Amino acid sequence: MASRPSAGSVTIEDVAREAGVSRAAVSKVIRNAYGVSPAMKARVAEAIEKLGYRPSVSARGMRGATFTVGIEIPELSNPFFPKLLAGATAALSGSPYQLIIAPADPEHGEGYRAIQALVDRQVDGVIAVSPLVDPEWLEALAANVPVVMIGRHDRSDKYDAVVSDDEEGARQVMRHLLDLGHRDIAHLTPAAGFAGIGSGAPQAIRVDAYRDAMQEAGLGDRIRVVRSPNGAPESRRVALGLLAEPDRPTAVFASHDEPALGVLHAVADAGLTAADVSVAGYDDIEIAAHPGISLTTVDQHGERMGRLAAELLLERIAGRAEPRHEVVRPELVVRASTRPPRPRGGAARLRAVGGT
Amino acid sequence: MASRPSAGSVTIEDVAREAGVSRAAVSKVIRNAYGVSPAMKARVAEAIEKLGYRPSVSARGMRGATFTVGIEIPELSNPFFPKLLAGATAALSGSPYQLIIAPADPEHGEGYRAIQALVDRQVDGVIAVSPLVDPEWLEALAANVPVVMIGRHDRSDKYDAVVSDDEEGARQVMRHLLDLGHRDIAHLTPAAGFAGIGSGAPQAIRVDAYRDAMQEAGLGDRIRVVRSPNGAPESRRVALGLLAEPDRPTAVFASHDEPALGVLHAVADAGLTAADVSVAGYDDIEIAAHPGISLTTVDQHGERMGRLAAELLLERIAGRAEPRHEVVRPELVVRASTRPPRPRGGAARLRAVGGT
DNA sequence: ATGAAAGCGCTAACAA
DNA sequence: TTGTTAGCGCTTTCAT
Repeated sequence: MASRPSAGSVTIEDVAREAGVSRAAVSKVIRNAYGVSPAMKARVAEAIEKLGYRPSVSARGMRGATFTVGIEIPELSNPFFPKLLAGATAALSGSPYQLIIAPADPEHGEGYRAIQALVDRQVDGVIAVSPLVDPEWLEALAANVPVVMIGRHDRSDKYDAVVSDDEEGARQVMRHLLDLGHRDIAHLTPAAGFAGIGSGAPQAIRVDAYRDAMQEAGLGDRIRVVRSPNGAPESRRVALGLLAEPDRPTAVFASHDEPALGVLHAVADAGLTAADVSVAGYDDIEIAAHPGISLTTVDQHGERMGRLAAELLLERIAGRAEPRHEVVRPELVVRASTRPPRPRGGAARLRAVGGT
Repeated sequence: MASRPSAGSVTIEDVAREAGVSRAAVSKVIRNAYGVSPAMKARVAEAIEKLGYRPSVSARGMRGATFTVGIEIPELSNPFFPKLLAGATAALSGSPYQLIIAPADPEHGEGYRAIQALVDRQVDGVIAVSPLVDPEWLEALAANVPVVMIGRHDRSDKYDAVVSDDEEGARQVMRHLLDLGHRDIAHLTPAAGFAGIGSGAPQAIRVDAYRDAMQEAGLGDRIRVVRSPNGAPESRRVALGLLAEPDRPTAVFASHDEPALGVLHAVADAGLTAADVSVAGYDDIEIAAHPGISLTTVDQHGERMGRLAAELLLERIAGRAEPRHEVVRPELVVRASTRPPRPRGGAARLRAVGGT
């Protein structure tokens, strides 16, 4: 690949001298700006190649663009977010823009720091996945740099948004469970203090859809919203408690796949199977399709969302002024983790029947 | 959190004016450099707060440090890498350094571009996970910026390394399988052209350890190294072919957990179970412990490796000159995916007995 | 302990 | 089409 790494040693000045032209000329060539003769272009290109010149992004940032777009991500350990990144990376692949990722430090909630860090580094645009940062803060931010938010249901005419129809997705899950015949359906969602919880956040929308669906099915008195810290182990523990209750639910709808895995684990811990308790998740992470897991879930099309976000950002950087708000339609994926509830009868819990 | 986002509008000049001091004074305060009276420090701090000043990283980068460390990662979709990131993030959490991640664009193999992008952005140090980039290129790089490589077995006195003892890890797996009584053990490893393959890379070391272990066990004639493109689906396909062979192996040792999941999938596809074919992986990603998967694997202590890498980098940035090469000891984790082979006998394959 | 001034590498007017 | 020049916001000697 590149003959050898450059670390700022050779400057535009050196290239200019080597090629016998002015610095401005070199500058124009590297940005392929208007008004350079093919001849000069060639000579400069040759000098650049020969010297292994790389423009300093810092210096560029002081005047113009850095050709960098930043994306802030809450947690990489949840496989849904890498999907977003894959999409964004793909969309940027042809462009002159380099993607850098700033992980939101879990110690310092909700991404403010990470987003600010990106802006401090003069990125030309920001993609962020922070459902709870203050809208006013975001608008102030977006006044200075193009911003695309992923997963926010609020509308702004300052920043763009790419969002999944979470109401629709959650309703698809509920319809599926109700159609199977379930009546005791619990919903597992993040505890307060976790990203995703808070009005307007995807998880909150899903909770509402769950409640509404239960209500509309005449099951208002069976609504059961269980809160758990994020992470599969935590959800497993909480689910274990839920399953130990005398009137345990016949189905659990988890707000996303990670906790759903925890619930599946708890089901196994309790010596139960999918025939006893159905489990549904949300996101369709890769492992959900594995026969050992086989989790019914909702495909959010994370990769498409990431790609779309990057595309919108490039448009903004290119000058678009009108805000855009793109809604991606989610899709239910039915697998073996959801089954009809056991037929009526008392001691059904005593015998667990295995099988995929 | 931060009252409102700043986007370069207020400069060090503004702060100096507000506080009635020189720019140099402000500069000293924000770096808490030597020679500032508490009085001035307080006044400046107040002005910074009032104006919401944020130093421009670009401008800083032109003279001194950017307080940014960059990490290059080959693929975020493999859950092992987020472990590394979690460790690095934790180690940096208290420091003034911000972590930015540059994903290696799969289109442009082996991370050269991503690493260069980081250097172009004047990061104060680089952590990279590219087993195959040319050592000379790296040494040239390391001459200009502190570098810590993860997973490289070669030694350099220019850059540091954090590496797992892959030979030992692979040997632990082989010892386990041999102890169980397996003799027909195949090894699944990345096809040429994939990161990880190439001399000195972790995967290559594991292949060698596999061969040696077979040889030493007197099973040299049963050595079977199968190559597959990366990714669970690809490995599943390849494994399906392997399992269809008349003399299919009784155990498959996959070079890491992702392909191991693919093999498990193939085992299920073929209507077989862990009693028919044992499967072992490498990395101990979180899902491996799930009862639906229950994969025997090797814990590389990825989080510790990430933390260590960040610590070494900070030391380098602080001035250490002597190279360091840290080896982390891996640990076998035995789960239900590995069992003793079926007792001798012909039509053993006809009946599949289920289990945990 | 504090400030003045030079300059890092680049881009963007403006002149030629 | 090409070159000249003036900064961008900061850090860093070097005086004071």
